[in-house]
Amino acid sequence: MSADPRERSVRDVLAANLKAARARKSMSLSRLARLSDLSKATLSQLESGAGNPTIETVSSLARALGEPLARLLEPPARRDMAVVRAGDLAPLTGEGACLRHYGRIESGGLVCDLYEQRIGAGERGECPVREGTEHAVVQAGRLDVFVDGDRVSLGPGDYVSFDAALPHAYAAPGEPVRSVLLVNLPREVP
Amino acid sequence: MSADPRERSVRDVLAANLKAARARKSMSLSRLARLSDLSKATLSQLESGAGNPTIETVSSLARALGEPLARLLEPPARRDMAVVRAGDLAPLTGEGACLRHYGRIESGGLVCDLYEQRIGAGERGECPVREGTEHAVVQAGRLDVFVDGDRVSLGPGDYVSFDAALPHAYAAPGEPVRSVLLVNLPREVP
DNA sequence: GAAAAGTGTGCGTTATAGCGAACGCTTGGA
DNA sequence: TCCAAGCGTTCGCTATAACGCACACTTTTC
Repeated sequence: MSADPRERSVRDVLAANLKAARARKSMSLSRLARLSDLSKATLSQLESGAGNPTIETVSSLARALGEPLARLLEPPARRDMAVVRAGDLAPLTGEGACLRHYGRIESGGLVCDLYEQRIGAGERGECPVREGTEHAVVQAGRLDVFVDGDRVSLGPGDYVSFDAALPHAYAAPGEPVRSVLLVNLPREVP
Repeated sequence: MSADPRERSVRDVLAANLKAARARKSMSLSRLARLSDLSKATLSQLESGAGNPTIETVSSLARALGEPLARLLEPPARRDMAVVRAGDLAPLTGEGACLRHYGRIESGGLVCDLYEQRIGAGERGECPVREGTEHAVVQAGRLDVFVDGDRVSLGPGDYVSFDAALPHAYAAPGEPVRSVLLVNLPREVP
Protein backbone atom coordinates (compact mmCIF):
# COMPACT_ATOMS: atom_id res chain seq x y z
CA MET A 1 0.00 0.00 0.00
CA SER A 2 2.90 2.31 0.67
CA ALA A 3 4.57 1.03 -2.49
CA ASP A 4 2.96 3.71 -4.63
CA PRO A 5 5.54 6.45 -5.21
CA ARG A 6 2.74 9.03 -5.55
CA GLU A 7 1.60 8.42 -2.02
CA ARG A 8 5.12 8.54 -0.70
CA SER A 9 5.53 12.01 -2.10
CA VAL A 10 2.57 13.29 -0.11
CA ARG A 11 4.35 12.29 3.07
CA ASP A 12 7.58 13.84 1.91
CA VAL A 13 5.93 17.09 0.93
CA LEU A 14 4.32 17.32 4.34
CA ALA A 15 7.59 16.48 6.06
CA ALA A 16 9.45 19.19 4.17
CA ASN A 17 6.74 21.81 4.66
CA LEU A 18 6.44 20.98 8.32
CA LYS A 19 10.14 21.32 8.99
CA ALA A 20 10.29 24.54 6.97
CA ALA A 21 7.28 26.07 8.74
CA ARG A 22 8.59 25.17 12.15
CA ALA A 23 12.04 26.53 11.33
CA ARG A 24 10.50 29.73 9.97
CA LYS A 25 8.75 30.27 13.29
CA SER A 26 11.84 29.04 15.16
CA MET A 27 9.64 26.78 17.22
CA SER A 28 10.91 23.67 18.96
CA LEU A 29 9.35 20.32 18.26
CA SER A 30 8.38 20.04 21.91
CA ARG A 31 6.64 23.40 21.87
CA LEU A 32 4.78 22.57 18.67
CA ALA A 33 3.68 19.33 20.28
CA ARG A 34 2.23 21.25 23.22
CA LEU A 35 0.49 23.83 21.03
CA SER A 36 -1.01 21.28 18.67
CA ASP A 37 -2.03 18.72 21.32
CA LEU A 38 -0.01 16.07 19.53
CA SER A 39 2.75 13.94 20.97
CA LYS A 40 6.39 14.66 20.29
CA ALA A 41 6.74 11.12 19.01
CA THR A 42 4.14 11.70 16.31
CA LEU A 43 5.71 14.96 15.17
CA SER A 44 9.15 13.43 15.08
CA GLN A 45 7.90 10.67 12.81
CA LEU A 46 6.04 13.08 10.56
CA GLU A 47 9.07 15.31 10.08
CA SER A 48 11.21 12.33 9.23
CA GLY A 49 8.84 11.44 6.41
CA ALA A 50 7.58 8.31 8.12
CA GLY A 51 3.99 8.13 9.26
CA ASN A 52 0.76 8.85 7.48
CA PRO A 53 -1.18 11.34 9.55
CA THR A 54 -4.93 11.79 9.51
CA ILE A 55 -6.40 15.06 8.28
CA GLU A 56 -7.32 16.03 11.83
CA THR A 57 -3.71 15.65 12.86
CA VAL A 58 -2.61 17.85 9.97
CA SER A 59 -5.39 20.29 10.80
CA SER A 60 -4.23 20.59 14.40
CA LEU A 61 -0.73 21.12 13.13
CA ALA A 62 -1.81 23.81 10.69
CA ARG A 63 -3.72 25.63 13.42
CA ALA A 64 -0.79 25.49 15.82
CA LEU A 65 1.59 26.77 13.16
CA GLY A 66 -0.80 29.46 11.94
CA GLU A 67 -0.52 28.07 8.43
CA PRO A 68 -3.42 27.20 6.16
CA LEU A 69 -3.94 23.49 5.70
CA ALA A 70 -3.22 23.49 1.99
CA ARG A 71 0.12 25.15 2.61
CA LEU A 72 1.33 22.10 4.50
CA LEU A 73 0.16 19.56 1.95
CA GLU A 74 1.10 21.21 -1.32
CA PRO A 75 4.64 21.65 -2.58
CA PRO A 76 5.78 25.27 -2.15
CA ALA A 77 5.23 27.57 -5.11
CA ARG A 78 8.18 28.39 -7.30
CA ARG A 79 9.56 31.88 -6.76
CA ASP A 80 11.60 33.32 -9.56
CA MET A 81 11.51 36.65 -11.29
CA ALA A 82 9.96 36.87 -14.70
CA VAL A 83 9.56 39.73 -17.14
CA VAL A 84 7.30 39.65 -20.16
CA ARG A 85 7.61 42.50 -22.65
CA ALA A 86 4.47 43.75 -24.35
CA GLY A 87 5.72 42.69 -27.77
CA ASP A 88 7.36 39.43 -26.76
CA LEU A 89 4.36 37.15 -26.76
CA ALA A 90 2.38 35.97 -29.71
CA PRO A 91 -1.24 36.97 -29.24
CA LEU A 92 -3.88 34.28 -29.01
CA THR A 93 -6.48 35.75 -31.25
CA GLY A 94 -9.93 34.38 -30.65
CA GLU A 95 -13.29 35.48 -31.91
CA GLY A 96 -13.26 39.25 -31.42
CA ALA A 97 -10.74 39.27 -28.58
CA CYS A 98 -6.96 39.04 -28.60
CA LEU A 99 -5.21 37.60 -25.54
CA ARG A 100 -1.57 37.71 -24.51
CA HIS A 101 -0.56 35.48 -21.67
CA TYR A 102 1.61 37.24 -19.10
CA GLY A 103 2.00 34.48 -16.59
CA ARG A 104 0.52 32.05 -14.20
CA ILE A 105 0.21 32.03 -10.43
CA GLU A 106 -0.29 28.64 -8.88
CA SER A 107 -1.76 28.76 -5.43
CA GLY A 108 -3.32 25.96 -3.49
CA GLY A 109 -5.86 24.11 -5.60
CA LEU A 110 -6.24 26.92 -8.11
CA VAL A 111 -4.28 28.62 -10.85
CA CYS A 112 -4.52 32.28 -11.86
CA ASP A 113 -3.71 33.01 -15.48
CA LEU A 114 -2.93 36.64 -16.20
CA TYR A 115 -3.62 38.07 -19.66
CA GLU A 116 -3.71 41.31 -21.53
CA GLN A 117 -6.94 41.41 -23.49
CA ARG A 118 -7.49 43.67 -26.50
CA ILE A 119 -10.81 43.93 -28.23
CA GLY A 120 -11.26 45.81 -31.48
CA ALA A 121 -13.87 48.58 -31.87
CA GLY A 122 -17.37 47.14 -32.09
CA GLU A 123 -16.15 43.57 -31.59
CA ARG A 124 -17.40 41.06 -29.09
CA GLY A 125 -15.75 37.94 -27.66
CA GLU A 126 -17.75 35.08 -26.21
CA CYS A 127 -15.83 33.23 -23.54
CA PRO A 128 -15.82 29.54 -22.73
CA VAL A 129 -17.92 28.67 -19.69
CA ARG A 130 -15.75 27.02 -17.05
CA GLU A 131 -15.45 26.44 -13.37
CA GLY A 132 -13.67 29.33 -11.66
CA THR A 133 -13.75 33.11 -11.51
CA GLU A 134 -12.70 35.87 -13.90
CA HIS A 135 -11.45 39.32 -13.03
CA ALA A 136 -10.89 42.25 -15.35
CA VAL A 137 -9.42 45.72 -14.95
CA VAL A 138 -9.91 48.14 -17.79
CA GLN A 139 -6.79 49.96 -18.94
CA ALA A 140 -8.02 52.05 -21.82
CA GLY A 141 -11.31 52.42 -23.63
CA ARG A 142 -14.77 51.29 -22.66
CA LEU A 143 -15.48 47.59 -21.92
CA ASP A 144 -18.88 45.96 -21.81
CA VAL A 145 -19.05 42.78 -19.76
CA PHE A 146 -22.02 40.47 -20.19
CA VAL A 147 -22.60 37.97 -17.42
CA ASP A 148 -25.63 35.72 -17.42
CA GLY A 149 -27.77 38.28 -19.21
CA ASP A 150 -26.58 41.29 -17.21
CA ARG A 151 -24.47 43.98 -18.82
CA VAL A 152 -21.87 46.03 -16.97
CA SER A 153 -20.12 48.91 -18.70
CA LEU A 154 -16.64 49.70 -17.47
CA GLY A 155 -14.27 52.61 -18.03
CA PRO A 156 -10.53 52.94 -17.44
CA GLY A 157 -9.60 51.80 -13.93
CA ASP A 158 -12.88 49.99 -13.35
CA TYR A 159 -12.84 46.41 -12.10
CA VAL A 160 -15.21 43.47 -12.33
CA SER A 161 -15.15 39.90 -11.09
CA PHE A 162 -17.66 37.15 -11.66
CA ASP A 163 -18.28 33.43 -11.73
CA ALA A 164 -16.85 32.01 -14.95
CA ALA A 165 -19.36 29.17 -14.83
CA LEU A 166 -22.02 31.64 -15.95
CA PRO A 167 -22.20 32.41 -19.67
CA HIS A 168 -20.22 35.58 -20.26
CA ALA A 169 -18.73 37.77 -22.96
CA TYR A 170 -16.60 40.89 -23.39
CA ALA A 171 -17.29 43.61 -25.94
CA ALA A 172 -15.89 46.96 -27.03
CA PRO A 173 -18.97 49.05 -27.84
CA GLY A 174 -17.11 52.04 -29.27
CA GLU A 175 -13.36 52.40 -29.47
CA PRO A 176 -10.86 49.55 -29.04
CA VAL A 177 -10.37 48.51 -25.44
CA ARG A 178 -7.41 47.17 -23.54
CA SER A 179 -7.77 45.36 -20.21
CA VAL A 180 -5.96 43.09 -17.80
CA LEU A 181 -7.74 39.77 -17.48
CA LEU A 182 -7.29 37.38 -14.59
CA VAL A 183 -8.67 33.88 -15.00
CA ASN A 184 -8.84 31.85 -11.84
CA LEU A 185 -9.38 28.14 -12.48
CA PRO A 186 -9.17 24.94 -10.46
CA ARG A 187 -5.80 23.40 -11.11
CA GLU A 188 -5.92 20.31 -13.26
CA VAL A 189 -4.46 17.20 -11.74
CA PRO A 190 -0.67 17.72 -11.87
CA MET B 1 -10.18 14.12 20.87
CA SER B 2 -12.99 14.46 18.39
CA ALA B 3 -14.69 16.92 20.75
CA ASP B 4 -12.97 19.89 19.15
CA PRO B 5 -15.42 21.60 16.80
CA ARG B 6 -12.51 22.86 14.65
CA GLU B 7 -11.47 19.32 13.83
CA ARG B 8 -15.00 18.29 13.15
CA SER B 9 -15.29 20.96 10.50
CA VAL B 10 -12.35 19.52 8.58
CA ARG B 11 -14.27 16.27 8.26
CA ASP B 12 -17.40 18.08 7.19
CA VAL B 13 -15.60 20.15 4.60
CA LEU B 14 -14.07 17.02 3.13
CA ALA B 15 -17.41 15.23 3.17
CA ALA B 16 -19.12 18.09 1.35
CA ASN B 17 -16.33 18.53 -1.21
CA LEU B 18 -16.17 14.82 -1.81
CA LYS B 19 -19.86 14.45 -2.47
CA ALA B 20 -19.84 17.53 -4.69
CA ALA B 21 -16.84 16.36 -6.69
CA ARG B 22 -18.27 12.90 -7.17
CA ALA B 23 -21.65 14.30 -8.19
CA ARG B 24 -19.96 16.69 -10.63
CA LYS B 25 -18.27 13.76 -12.33
CA SER B 26 -21.47 11.68 -11.96
CA MET B 27 -19.42 8.83 -10.61
CA SER B 28 -20.84 6.10 -8.41
CA LEU B 29 -19.36 5.44 -5.01
CA SER B 30 -18.47 1.93 -6.11
CA ARG B 31 -16.65 3.16 -9.18
CA LEU B 32 -14.74 5.74 -7.17
CA ALA B 33 -13.77 3.00 -4.75
CA ARG B 34 -12.34 0.95 -7.60
CA LEU B 35 -10.47 3.91 -9.12
CA SER B 36 -8.98 5.07 -5.85
CA ASP B 37 -8.11 1.62 -4.48
CA LEU B 38 -10.18 2.34 -1.39
CA SER B 39 -13.03 0.31 -0.02
CA LYS B 40 -16.64 1.35 -0.48
CA ALA B 41 -17.03 1.20 3.27
CA THR B 42 -14.36 3.84 3.79
CA LEU B 43 -15.81 6.17 1.18
CA SER B 44 -19.28 5.80 2.55
CA GLN B 45 -18.09 6.82 5.99
CA LEU B 46 -16.10 9.75 4.67
CA GLU B 47 -19.02 11.13 2.71
CA SER B 48 -21.24 10.88 5.75
CA GLY B 49 -18.82 13.07 7.69
CA ALA B 50 -17.73 10.26 9.97
CA GLY B 51 -14.19 8.99 9.75
CA ASN B 52 -10.88 10.75 9.86
CA PRO B 53 -8.89 9.70 6.80
CA THR B 54 -5.12 9.77 6.48
CA ILE B 55 -3.52 12.09 3.97
CA GLU B 56 -2.66 9.16 1.75
CA THR B 57 -6.30 8.20 1.63
CA VAL B 58 -7.25 11.75 0.67
CA SER B 59 -4.42 11.81 -1.85
CA SER B 60 -5.67 8.63 -3.52
CA LEU B 61 -9.11 10.14 -3.60
CA ALA B 62 -7.88 13.37 -5.14
CA ARG B 63 -6.00 11.46 -7.82
CA ALA B 64 -8.99 9.30 -8.66
CA LEU B 65 -11.25 12.34 -8.89
CA GLY B 66 -8.73 14.38 -10.87
CA GLU B 67 -8.97 17.12 -8.27
CA PRO B 68 -6.05 18.78 -6.52
CA LEU B 69 -5.64 17.79 -2.91
CA ALA B 70 -6.26 21.26 -1.54
CA ARG B 71 -9.57 21.44 -3.35
CA LEU B 72 -10.92 18.56 -1.29
CA LEU B 73 -9.77 19.92 2.05
CA GLU B 74 -10.57 23.61 1.75
CA PRO B 75 -14.05 25.08 1.73
CA PRO B 76 -15.05 26.11 -1.80
CA ALA B 77 -14.36 29.73 -2.75
CA ARG B 78 -17.22 32.16 -2.81
CA ARG B 79 -18.41 33.08 -6.28
CA ASP B 80 -20.30 36.29 -6.63
CA MET B 81 -20.03 39.14 -9.06
CA ALA B 82 -18.38 42.35 -7.93
CA VAL B 83 -17.80 45.66 -9.67
CA VAL B 84 -15.46 48.34 -8.39
CA ARG B 85 -15.52 51.74 -10.11
CA ALA B 86 -12.28 53.62 -10.54
CA GLY B 87 -13.45 56.46 -8.32
CA ASP B 88 -15.29 54.39 -5.73
CA LEU B 89 -12.42 53.41 -3.51
CA ALA B 90 -10.37 55.60 -1.25
CA PRO B 91 -6.74 55.34 -2.28
CA LEU B 92 -4.21 54.00 0.21
CA THR B 93 -1.47 56.53 -0.23
CA GLY B 94 1.88 55.29 0.98
CA GLU B 95 5.32 56.71 0.52
CA GLY B 96 5.45 57.69 -3.13
CA ALA B 97 2.85 55.16 -4.31
CA CYS B 98 -0.92 55.28 -4.22
CA LEU B 99 -2.84 51.98 -4.11
CA ARG B 100 -6.50 51.25 -4.71
CA HIS B 101 -7.70 47.81 -3.73
CA TYR B 102 -9.89 46.20 -6.38
CA GLY B 103 -10.53 42.87 -4.77
CA ARG B 104 -9.22 39.70 -3.35
CA ILE B 105 -9.03 36.19 -4.76
CA GLU B 106 -8.75 33.45 -2.19
CA SER B 107 -7.42 30.22 -3.58
CA GLY B 108 -6.02 27.32 -1.70
CA GLY B 109 -3.51 28.42 0.86
CA LEU B 110 -2.92 31.78 -0.77
CA VAL B 111 -4.71 35.06 -1.35
CA CYS B 112 -4.26 37.36 -4.32
CA ASP B 113 -4.91 41.02 -3.66
CA LEU B 114 -5.48 43.08 -6.77
CA TYR B 115 -4.60 46.78 -6.79
CA GLU B 116 -4.30 49.73 -9.07
CA GLN B 117 -1.01 51.44 -8.35
CA ARG B 118 -0.25 55.05 -9.28
CA ILE B 119 3.15 56.60 -8.79
CA GLY B 120 3.80 60.31 -9.30
CA ALA B 121 6.54 61.55 -11.63
CA GLY B 122 9.96 61.05 -10.08
CA GLU B 123 8.57 59.31 -7.00
CA ARG B 124 9.64 55.99 -5.60
CA GLY B 125 7.80 53.58 -3.30
CA GLU B 126 9.61 51.08 -1.13
CA CYS B 127 7.49 48.00 -0.48
CA PRO B 128 7.30 45.89 2.62
CA VAL B 129 9.22 42.63 2.36
CA ARG B 130 6.90 39.68 2.87
CA GLU B 131 6.44 36.06 1.99
CA GLY B 132 4.72 35.65 -1.38
CA THR B 133 4.99 36.93 -4.94
CA GLU B 134 4.15 40.21 -6.62
CA HIS B 135 3.04 40.76 -10.20
CA ALA B 136 2.69 44.01 -12.04
CA VAL B 137 1.37 45.01 -15.46
CA VAL B 138 2.07 48.55 -16.63
CA GLN B 139 -0.92 50.41 -17.98
CA ALA B 140 0.51 53.82 -18.80
CA GLY B 141 3.88 55.46 -18.33
CA ARG B 142 7.26 53.98 -17.55
CA LEU B 143 7.76 51.92 -14.40
CA ASP B 144 11.07 51.02 -12.82
CA VAL B 145 11.02 47.93 -10.64
CA PHE B 146 13.90 47.31 -8.25
CA VAL B 147 14.26 43.78 -6.95
CA ASP B 148 17.19 42.79 -4.77
CA GLY B 149 19.50 45.33 -6.39
CA ASP B 150 18.41 44.65 -9.97
CA ARG B 151 16.48 47.26 -11.93
CA VAL B 152 13.90 46.44 -14.61
CA SER B 153 12.35 49.18 -16.67
CA LEU B 154 8.86 48.50 -17.99
CA GLY B 155 6.65 50.21 -20.54
CA PRO B 156 2.91 49.97 -21.15
CA GLY B 157 1.80 46.34 -21.43
CA ASP B 158 4.99 44.97 -19.90
CA TYR B 159 4.73 42.50 -17.06
CA VAL B 160 6.97 41.50 -14.18
CA SER B 161 6.70 39.02 -11.33
CA PHE B 162 9.11 38.38 -8.49
CA ASP B 163 9.54 37.02 -5.01
CA ALA B 164 8.16 39.55 -2.52
CA ALA B 165 10.53 38.23 0.13
CA LEU B 166 13.34 40.07 -1.66
CA PRO B 167 13.68 43.79 -0.97
CA HIS B 168 11.87 45.65 -3.75
CA ALA B 169 10.58 49.05 -4.81
CA TYR B 170 8.60 50.70 -7.60
CA ALA B 171 9.50 54.05 -9.14
CA ALA B 172 8.31 56.37 -11.89
CA PRO B 173 11.53 57.75 -13.39
CA GLY B 174 9.86 60.28 -15.67
CA GLU B 175 6.16 60.80 -16.09
CA PRO B 176 3.49 59.44 -13.67
CA VAL B 177 2.83 55.73 -14.07
CA ARG B 178 -0.27 53.60 -13.66
CA SER B 179 -0.10 49.84 -13.19
CA VAL B 180 -2.10 46.84 -12.05
CA LEU B 181 -0.48 45.22 -9.04
CA LEU B 182 -1.12 41.68 -7.92
CA VAL B 183 0.09 40.67 -4.49
CA ASN B 184 0.04 36.98 -3.82
CA LEU B 185 0.43 36.13 -0.13
CA PRO B 186 0.01 33.07 2.05
CA ARG B 187 -3.40 33.23 3.62
CA GLU B 188 -3.30 34.02 7.31
CA VAL B 189 -4.97 31.52 9.57
CA PRO B 190 -8.72 32.13 9.12
C1' DG C 1 30.31 21.00 37.65
C1' DA C 2 26.15 18.97 39.15
C1' DA C 3 21.35 19.88 38.78
C1' DA C 4 17.62 21.29 36.16
C1' DA C 5 15.22 22.14 32.12
C1' DG C 6 15.08 21.56 27.33
C1' DT C 7 15.86 19.10 23.00
C1' DG C 8 14.64 15.18 19.56
C1' DT C 9 14.38 9.95 19.09
C1' DG C 10 13.14 5.07 20.13
C1' DC C 11 10.03 1.70 22.55
C1' DG C 12 5.33 -1.00 23.88
C1' DT C 13 0.40 -0.05 24.30
C1' DT C 14 -4.08 1.48 22.84
C1' DA C 15 -7.51 3.56 20.09
C1' DT C 16 -9.06 3.61 15.42
C1' DA C 17 -8.67 3.90 10.05
C1' DG C 18 -9.47 0.97 6.42
C1' DC C 19 -10.71 -3.53 4.89
C1' DG C 20 -13.62 -7.59 3.31
C1' DA C 21 -18.03 -9.59 3.54
C1' DA C 22 -22.74 -9.57 4.05
C1' DC C 23 -26.82 -6.87 3.82
C1' DG C 24 -31.06 -4.50 1.80
C1' DC C 25 -32.17 -1.81 -1.95
C1' DT C 26 -33.20 -0.44 -6.86
C1' DT C 27 -32.75 -1.34 -11.82
C1' DG C 28 -33.25 -3.78 -16.12
C1' DG C 29 -32.93 -7.72 -18.96
C1' DA C 30 -34.51 -12.48 -20.26
C1' DT D 1 -41.63 -13.02 -12.58
C1' DC D 2 -37.41 -14.06 -11.20
C1' DC D 3 -32.65 -13.38 -11.43
C1' DA D 4 -28.41 -10.80 -12.20
C1' DA D 5 -25.90 -6.57 -11.64
C1' DG D 6 -25.47 -2.49 -9.77
C1' DC D 7 -25.92 0.68 -5.82
C1' DG D 8 -24.80 2.53 -0.85
C1' DT D 9 -24.73 1.08 4.13
C1' DT D 10 -23.39 -1.65 8.23
C1' DC D 11 -20.45 -4.87 10.98
C1' DG D 12 -16.42 -7.49 12.89
C1' DC D 13 -11.39 -7.85 12.07
C1' DT D 14 -6.78 -6.35 11.35
C1' DA D 15 -3.23 -3.15 10.56
C1' DT D 16 -1.53 1.06 12.20
C1' DA D 17 -1.73 6.20 13.80
C1' DA D 18 -1.10 8.41 17.90
C1' DC D 19 -0.04 8.02 22.55
C1' DG D 20 2.81 7.87 27.06
C1' DC D 21 7.14 6.92 28.69
C1' DA D 22 11.96 6.29 28.99
C1' DC D 23 16.11 7.41 26.89
C1' DA D 24 20.45 10.05 25.30
C1' DC D 25 21.90 14.41 24.45
C1' DT D 26 22.55 19.59 24.73
C1' DT D 27 21.92 23.96 26.92
C1' DT D 28 21.00 26.83 30.92
C1' DT D 29 21.50 28.04 35.81
C1' DC D 30 23.06 28.58 40.40
